[in-house]
Amino acid sequence: MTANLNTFTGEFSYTIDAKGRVNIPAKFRKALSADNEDTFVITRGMDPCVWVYPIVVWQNIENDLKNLSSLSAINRTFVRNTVRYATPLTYDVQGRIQLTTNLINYAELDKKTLIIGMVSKIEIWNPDRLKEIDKKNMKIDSTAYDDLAEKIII
Amino acid sequence: MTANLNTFTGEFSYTIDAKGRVNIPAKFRKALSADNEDTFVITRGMDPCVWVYPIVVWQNIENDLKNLSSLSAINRTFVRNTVRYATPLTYDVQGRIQLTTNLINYAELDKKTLIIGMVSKIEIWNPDRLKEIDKKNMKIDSTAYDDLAEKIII
DNA sequence: ATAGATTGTGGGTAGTTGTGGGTAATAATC
DNA sequence: GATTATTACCCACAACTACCCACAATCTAT
Repeated sequence: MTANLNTFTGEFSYTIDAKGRVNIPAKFRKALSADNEDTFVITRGMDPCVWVYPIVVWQNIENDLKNLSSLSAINRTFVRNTVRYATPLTYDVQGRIQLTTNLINYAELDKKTLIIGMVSKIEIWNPDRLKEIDKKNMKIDSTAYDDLAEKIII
Repeated sequence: MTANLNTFTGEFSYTIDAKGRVNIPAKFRKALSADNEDTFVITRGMDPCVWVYPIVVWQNIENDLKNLSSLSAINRTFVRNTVRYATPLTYDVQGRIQLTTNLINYAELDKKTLIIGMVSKIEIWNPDRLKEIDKKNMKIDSTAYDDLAEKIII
Protein backbone atom coordinates (compact mmCIF):
# COMPACT_ATOMS: atom_id res chain seq x y z
CA MET A 1 0.00 0.00 0.00
CA THR A 2 1.27 3.46 -0.88
CA ALA A 3 0.29 6.72 0.76
CA ASN A 4 -1.40 9.64 -1.01
CA LEU A 5 0.39 11.06 -4.02
CA ASN A 6 2.19 14.41 -3.65
CA THR A 7 2.00 13.94 0.09
CA PHE A 8 5.11 13.81 2.21
CA THR A 9 5.81 12.73 5.77
CA GLY A 10 8.88 11.77 7.75
CA GLU A 11 12.32 13.14 8.48
CA PHE A 12 15.60 12.35 6.72
CA SER A 13 19.15 13.63 7.06
CA TYR A 14 21.30 14.21 4.01
CA THR A 15 24.42 16.09 3.06
CA ILE A 16 24.73 18.91 0.57
CA ASP A 17 27.76 18.38 -1.64
CA ALA A 18 30.28 20.96 -2.80
CA LYS A 19 28.13 21.87 -5.81
CA GLY A 20 25.06 22.59 -3.69
CA ARG A 21 23.14 19.44 -4.53
CA VAL A 22 20.89 17.57 -2.07
CA ASN A 23 19.19 14.28 -2.42
CA ILE A 24 15.43 14.13 -2.38
CA PRO A 25 14.59 11.08 -0.26
CA ALA A 26 13.59 8.12 -2.42
CA LYS A 27 10.29 7.89 -0.56
CA PHE A 28 9.41 11.44 -1.57
CA ARG A 29 10.32 10.83 -5.20
CA LYS A 30 8.09 7.80 -5.25
CA ALA A 31 5.25 9.86 -3.79
CA LEU A 32 5.45 12.34 -6.70
CA SER A 33 2.63 11.94 -9.21
CA ALA A 34 3.81 11.28 -12.77
CA ASP A 35 2.58 14.60 -14.15
CA ASN A 36 5.27 16.37 -12.13
CA GLU A 37 7.86 14.85 -14.47
CA ASP A 38 10.39 14.61 -11.63
CA THR A 39 10.20 18.35 -11.00
CA PHE A 40 9.87 20.43 -7.85
CA VAL A 41 9.75 24.15 -7.19
CA ILE A 42 11.99 25.43 -4.42
CA THR A 43 11.48 28.73 -2.67
CA ARG A 44 11.98 30.56 0.62
CA GLY A 45 10.05 29.22 3.54
CA MET A 46 8.34 31.44 6.07
CA ASP A 47 10.76 29.95 8.59
CA PRO A 48 14.50 29.99 7.82
CA CYS A 49 14.33 26.92 5.60
CA VAL A 50 13.74 25.99 1.96
CA TRP A 51 10.28 24.99 0.82
CA VAL A 52 9.96 22.39 -1.90
CA TYR A 53 6.69 21.92 -3.78
CA PRO A 54 5.72 19.37 -6.43
CA ILE A 55 5.47 21.53 -9.54
CA VAL A 56 1.82 20.73 -10.21
CA VAL A 57 0.98 21.97 -6.74
CA TRP A 58 2.98 25.13 -7.35
CA GLN A 59 1.27 25.75 -10.68
CA ASN A 60 -2.02 26.02 -8.85
CA ILE A 61 -0.51 28.71 -6.65
CA GLU A 62 0.75 30.54 -9.75
CA ASN A 63 -2.67 30.46 -11.31
CA ASP A 64 -4.20 31.98 -8.20
CA LEU A 65 -1.55 34.69 -8.26
CA LYS A 66 -2.31 35.51 -11.89
CA ASN A 67 -5.79 36.56 -10.88
CA LEU A 68 -4.51 39.30 -8.56
CA SER A 69 -4.58 42.72 -10.22
CA SER A 70 -1.29 44.62 -10.30
CA LEU A 71 -3.13 47.89 -9.82
CA SER A 72 -3.08 47.16 -6.08
CA ALA A 73 0.25 47.85 -4.36
CA ILE A 74 -0.40 45.17 -1.76
CA ASN A 75 -0.99 42.61 -4.44
CA ARG A 76 2.24 43.54 -6.19
CA THR A 77 4.23 43.20 -2.99
CA PHE A 78 2.61 39.91 -2.16
CA VAL A 79 3.21 38.42 -5.60
CA ARG A 80 6.80 39.64 -5.68
CA ASN A 81 7.68 38.21 -2.31
CA THR A 82 5.98 34.94 -3.08
CA VAL A 83 7.55 34.15 -6.44
CA ARG A 84 10.80 36.05 -6.17
CA TYR A 85 12.85 33.12 -4.97
CA ALA A 86 10.89 30.34 -6.64
CA THR A 87 12.82 28.09 -9.03
CA PRO A 88 11.66 24.93 -10.80
CA LEU A 89 14.16 22.09 -10.58
CA THR A 90 14.24 18.60 -12.01
CA TYR A 91 16.21 16.05 -10.03
CA ASP A 92 19.12 14.30 -11.72
CA VAL A 93 19.56 10.57 -12.36
CA GLN A 94 20.76 10.16 -8.78
CA GLY A 95 17.64 11.87 -7.40
CA ARG A 96 19.29 15.17 -6.42
CA ILE A 97 18.23 18.75 -6.92
CA GLN A 98 20.65 21.65 -7.38
CA LEU A 99 19.89 24.34 -4.79
CA THR A 100 20.44 28.01 -5.58
CA THR A 101 23.05 29.93 -3.61
CA ASN A 102 20.39 32.44 -2.70
CA LEU A 103 18.32 29.83 -0.87
CA ILE A 104 21.36 28.14 0.64
CA ASN A 105 22.30 31.46 2.20
CA TYR A 106 18.78 32.25 3.31
CA ALA A 107 18.32 28.92 5.11
CA GLU A 108 21.94 29.00 6.29
CA LEU A 109 22.42 25.51 4.95
CA ASP A 110 25.71 23.78 5.58
CA LYS A 111 26.80 20.24 4.80
CA LYS A 112 24.33 18.53 7.12
CA THR A 113 20.63 19.01 6.34
CA LEU A 114 17.33 17.76 7.63
CA ILE A 115 14.58 17.08 5.10
CA ILE A 116 11.10 17.02 6.52
CA GLY A 117 7.82 16.01 4.91
CA MET A 118 5.17 18.68 5.53
CA VAL A 119 2.20 16.92 3.91
CA SER A 120 1.85 18.96 0.70
CA LYS A 121 5.37 20.35 0.67
CA ILE A 122 8.87 19.50 1.86
CA GLU A 123 11.18 21.52 4.08
CA ILE A 124 14.98 21.57 3.98
CA TRP A 125 16.59 22.71 7.23
CA ASN A 126 19.90 23.38 8.82
CA PRO A 127 19.50 21.05 11.85
CA ASP A 128 20.82 23.73 14.20
CA ARG A 129 18.33 26.33 12.99
CA LEU A 130 15.48 23.90 13.45
CA LYS A 131 16.59 23.12 16.99
CA GLU A 132 16.47 26.82 17.81
CA ILE A 133 13.00 27.22 16.35
CA ASP A 134 11.80 24.12 18.15
CA LYS A 135 13.03 25.49 21.45
CA LYS A 136 11.31 28.81 20.85
CA ASN A 137 8.06 27.11 19.94
CA MET A 138 8.06 24.99 23.08
CA LYS A 139 6.79 28.05 24.85
CA ILE A 140 3.57 28.22 22.85
CA ASP A 141 0.77 27.98 25.31
CA SER A 142 -1.17 24.83 24.62
CA THR A 143 -4.37 26.85 24.54
CA ALA A 144 -3.10 28.22 21.22
CA TYR A 145 -4.11 24.90 19.72
CA ASP A 146 -7.71 25.28 20.71
CA ASP A 147 -8.66 27.06 17.47
CA LEU A 148 -7.12 24.28 15.45
CA ALA A 149 -9.11 21.72 17.36
CA GLU A 150 -12.19 22.99 15.59
CA LYS A 151 -10.66 22.56 12.15
CA ILE A 152 -8.75 19.33 12.41
CA ILE A 153 -9.56 16.02 14.03
CA ILE A 154 -6.63 13.79 14.84
CA MET B 1 10.06 19.61 -17.24
CA THR B 2 9.13 23.20 -17.90
CA ALA B 3 6.79 25.31 -15.85
CA ASN B 4 3.78 27.09 -17.29
CA LEU B 5 4.46 28.98 -20.50
CA ASN B 6 4.67 32.76 -20.34
CA THR B 7 5.05 32.44 -16.60
CA PHE B 8 8.08 33.76 -14.79
CA THR B 9 9.49 33.21 -11.32
CA GLY B 10 12.81 33.74 -9.60
CA GLU B 11 15.32 36.52 -9.14
CA PHE B 12 18.45 37.13 -11.21
CA SER B 13 21.11 39.81 -11.17
CA TYR B 14 22.53 41.11 -14.41
CA THR B 15 24.46 44.10 -15.65
CA ILE B 16 23.35 46.63 -18.18
CA ASP B 17 26.18 47.27 -20.61
CA ALA B 18 27.33 50.59 -22.02
CA LYS B 19 24.84 50.31 -24.86
CA GLY B 20 21.86 49.88 -22.56
CA ARG B 21 21.37 46.18 -23.17
CA VAL B 22 20.26 43.70 -20.49
CA ASN B 23 20.12 39.98 -20.64
CA ILE B 24 16.77 38.27 -20.32
CA PRO B 25 17.50 35.25 -18.12
CA ALA B 26 17.72 32.05 -20.15
CA LYS B 27 14.97 30.52 -18.03
CA PHE B 28 12.61 33.32 -18.97
CA ARG B 29 13.39 33.01 -22.67
CA LYS B 30 12.67 29.30 -22.48
CA ALA B 31 9.35 30.01 -20.78
CA LEU B 32 8.23 32.20 -23.71
CA SER B 33 5.65 30.52 -25.94
CA ALA B 34 6.67 30.29 -29.61
CA ASP B 35 4.00 32.69 -30.86
CA ASN B 36 5.84 35.53 -29.12
CA GLU B 37 8.60 35.17 -31.71
CA ASP B 38 11.24 36.19 -29.13
CA THR B 39 9.51 39.51 -28.52
CA PHE B 40 8.58 41.35 -25.34
CA VAL B 41 6.89 44.66 -24.65
CA ILE B 42 8.63 46.89 -22.12
CA THR B 43 6.87 49.70 -20.29
CA ARG B 44 6.81 51.68 -17.05
CA GLY B 45 5.94 49.72 -13.94
CA MET B 46 3.62 51.06 -11.26
CA ASP B 47 6.63 50.85 -8.96
CA PRO B 48 9.90 52.49 -10.05
CA CYS B 49 10.93 49.63 -12.30
CA VAL B 50 10.52 48.42 -15.87
CA TRP B 51 7.75 45.96 -16.68
CA VAL B 52 8.39 43.38 -19.39
CA TYR B 53 5.49 41.44 -20.93
CA PRO B 54 5.51 38.64 -23.51
CA ILE B 55 3.99 40.34 -26.53
CA VAL B 56 1.02 37.98 -26.74
CA VAL B 57 0.16 38.79 -23.13
CA TRP B 58 0.45 42.49 -23.90
CA GLN B 59 -1.86 42.12 -26.87
CA ASN B 60 -4.55 40.88 -24.50
CA ILE B 61 -4.05 43.96 -22.37
CA GLU B 62 -4.41 46.15 -25.45
CA ASN B 63 -7.67 44.43 -26.28
CA ASP B 64 -9.00 45.07 -22.80
CA LEU B 65 -8.01 48.70 -23.11
CA LYS B 66 -9.99 48.97 -26.31
CA ASN B 67 -13.12 48.21 -24.34
CA LEU B 68 -12.67 51.24 -22.08
CA SER B 69 -14.80 54.14 -23.25
CA SER B 70 -12.97 57.40 -23.90
CA LEU B 71 -16.00 59.29 -22.62
CA SER B 72 -14.58 58.84 -19.14
CA ALA B 73 -11.67 61.11 -18.18
CA ILE B 74 -10.26 58.48 -15.85
CA ASN B 75 -10.29 55.95 -18.62
CA ARG B 76 -8.47 58.31 -20.93
CA THR B 77 -5.80 58.98 -18.34
CA PHE B 78 -5.42 55.34 -17.53
CA VAL B 79 -5.11 54.28 -21.16
CA ARG B 80 -2.66 57.06 -21.93
CA ASN B 81 -0.37 56.26 -19.01
CA THR B 82 -0.51 52.55 -19.67
CA VAL B 83 0.35 52.65 -23.34
CA ARG B 84 2.50 55.75 -23.47
CA TYR B 85 5.85 54.13 -22.74
CA ALA B 86 5.20 50.69 -24.19
CA THR B 87 7.74 49.47 -26.75
CA PRO B 88 7.97 46.05 -28.41
CA LEU B 89 11.50 44.59 -28.46
CA THR B 90 13.01 41.42 -29.86
CA TYR B 91 16.04 40.04 -28.06
CA ASP B 92 19.33 39.52 -29.93
CA VAL B 93 21.24 36.27 -30.49
CA GLN B 94 22.76 36.53 -26.99
CA GLY B 95 19.32 36.93 -25.44
CA ARG B 96 19.53 40.65 -24.64
CA ILE B 97 17.01 43.42 -25.10
CA GLN B 98 17.91 47.03 -25.80
CA LEU B 99 16.27 49.26 -23.20
CA THR B 100 15.09 52.76 -24.06
CA THR B 101 16.74 55.70 -22.32
CA ASN B 102 13.31 56.85 -21.20
CA LEU B 103 12.73 53.70 -19.18
CA ILE B 104 16.32 53.54 -17.92
CA ASN B 105 15.83 57.01 -16.49
CA TYR B 106 12.42 56.26 -15.04
CA ALA B 107 13.61 53.15 -13.20
CA GLU B 108 16.92 54.85 -12.34
CA LEU B 109 18.76 51.86 -13.72
CA ASP B 110 22.51 51.72 -13.37
CA LYS B 111 24.94 48.96 -14.17
CA LYS B 112 23.64 46.48 -11.63
CA THR B 113 20.06 45.29 -12.10
CA LEU B 114 17.74 42.79 -10.51
CA ILE B 115 15.36 40.91 -12.79
CA ILE B 116 12.38 39.38 -11.05
CA GLY B 117 9.76 37.00 -12.37
CA MET B 118 6.30 38.26 -11.44
CA VAL B 119 4.27 35.32 -12.77
CA SER B 120 2.80 36.85 -15.92
CA LYS B 121 5.34 39.64 -16.33
CA ILE B 122 8.96 40.46 -15.52
CA GLU B 123 10.33 43.38 -13.51
CA ILE B 124 13.72 45.06 -13.99
CA TRP B 125 14.92 46.93 -10.90
CA ASN B 126 17.73 49.01 -9.62
CA PRO B 127 18.62 46.86 -6.57
CA ASP B 128 18.82 49.93 -4.34
CA ARG B 129 15.35 51.13 -5.32
CA LEU B 130 13.92 47.70 -4.59
CA LYS B 131 15.55 47.62 -1.19
CA GLU B 132 13.88 50.90 -0.35
CA ILE B 133 10.49 49.66 -1.47
CA ASP B 134 10.98 46.42 0.45
CA LYS B 135 11.76 48.35 3.59
CA LYS B 136 8.71 50.52 3.17
CA ASN B 137 6.53 47.48 2.67
CA MET B 138 7.81 45.84 5.82
CA LYS B 139 5.53 48.21 7.61
CA ILE B 140 2.45 46.90 5.88
CA ASP B 141 0.20 45.74 8.63
CA SER B 142 0.05 41.98 8.39
CA THR B 143 -3.71 42.19 8.53
CA ALA B 144 -3.47 43.62 5.03
CA TYR B 145 -2.63 40.12 3.90
CA ASP B 146 -5.67 38.59 5.55
CA ASP B 147 -7.82 39.19 2.49
CA LEU B 148 -5.25 37.46 0.35
CA ALA B 149 -5.09 34.53 2.73
CA GLU B 150 -8.66 33.74 1.83
CA LYS B 151 -7.88 33.65 -1.87
CA ILE B 152 -4.56 31.87 -1.89
CA ILE B 153 -3.25 28.91 0.09
CA ILE B 154 0.47 28.49 0.12
C1' DA C 1 23.70 -15.10 5.28
C1' DT C 2 24.55 -13.82 0.70
C1' DA C 3 23.64 -11.89 -3.78
C1' DG C 4 21.44 -8.43 -6.17
C1' DA C 5 19.25 -4.18 -6.44
C1' DT C 6 18.69 0.38 -4.79
C1' DT C 7 20.24 4.63 -2.75
C1' DG C 8 23.42 8.32 -1.34
C1' DT C 9 27.80 10.83 -2.43
C1' DG C 10 31.59 12.38 -5.26
C1' DG C 11 33.73 14.17 -9.34
C1' DG C 12 34.75 15.03 -14.64
C1' DT C 13 33.39 16.98 -19.15
C1' DA C 14 30.93 19.21 -22.74
C1' DG C 15 27.64 22.49 -23.67
C1' DT C 16 25.23 26.70 -22.32
C1' DT C 17 24.97 31.36 -20.63
C1' DG C 18 26.39 36.09 -19.41
C1' DT C 19 29.34 39.87 -20.72
C1' DG C 20 32.24 42.56 -23.54
C1' DG C 21 33.45 44.66 -27.69
C1' DG C 22 33.77 45.31 -33.08
C1' DT C 23 31.83 46.42 -37.57
C1' DA C 24 28.39 47.49 -40.93
C1' DA C 25 23.95 49.54 -41.84
C1' DT C 26 20.69 53.03 -40.76
C1' DA C 27 19.11 57.40 -39.07
C1' DA C 28 19.92 62.11 -37.56
C1' DT C 29 22.30 66.60 -37.75
C1' DC C 30 24.45 70.37 -39.71
C1' DG D 1 25.75 66.01 -49.13
C1' DA D 2 29.02 65.10 -45.61
C1' DT D 3 29.62 64.00 -40.93
C1' DT D 4 28.22 62.23 -36.76
C1' DA D 5 25.40 59.48 -33.84
C1' DT D 6 22.60 55.48 -33.25
C1' DT D 7 21.12 50.99 -34.01
C1' DA D 8 21.46 46.14 -35.54
C1' DC D 9 24.17 42.23 -36.21
C1' DC D 10 28.40 39.56 -35.46
C1' DC D 11 32.16 37.23 -32.94
C1' DA D 12 34.96 35.99 -28.68
C1' DC D 13 35.70 34.31 -24.16
C1' DA D 14 35.26 33.17 -19.26
C1' DA D 15 32.24 31.29 -15.90
C1' DC D 16 28.82 28.38 -14.91
C1' DT D 17 25.53 24.50 -15.32
C1' DA D 18 23.65 20.12 -16.85
C1' DC D 19 24.66 15.73 -17.79
C1' DC D 20 27.43 11.69 -17.45
C1' DC D 21 29.85 7.95 -15.01
C1' DA D 22 31.81 5.71 -10.78
C1' DC D 23 31.57 3.69 -6.37
C1' DA D 24 30.45 2.74 -1.61
C1' DA D 25 26.81 2.10 1.65
C1' DT D 26 22.36 0.42 2.51
C1' DC D 27 18.40 -2.21 1.81
C1' DT D 28 15.64 -6.44 -0.04
C1' DA D 29 14.73 -10.88 -1.00
C1' DT D 30 15.76 -15.53 -1.35
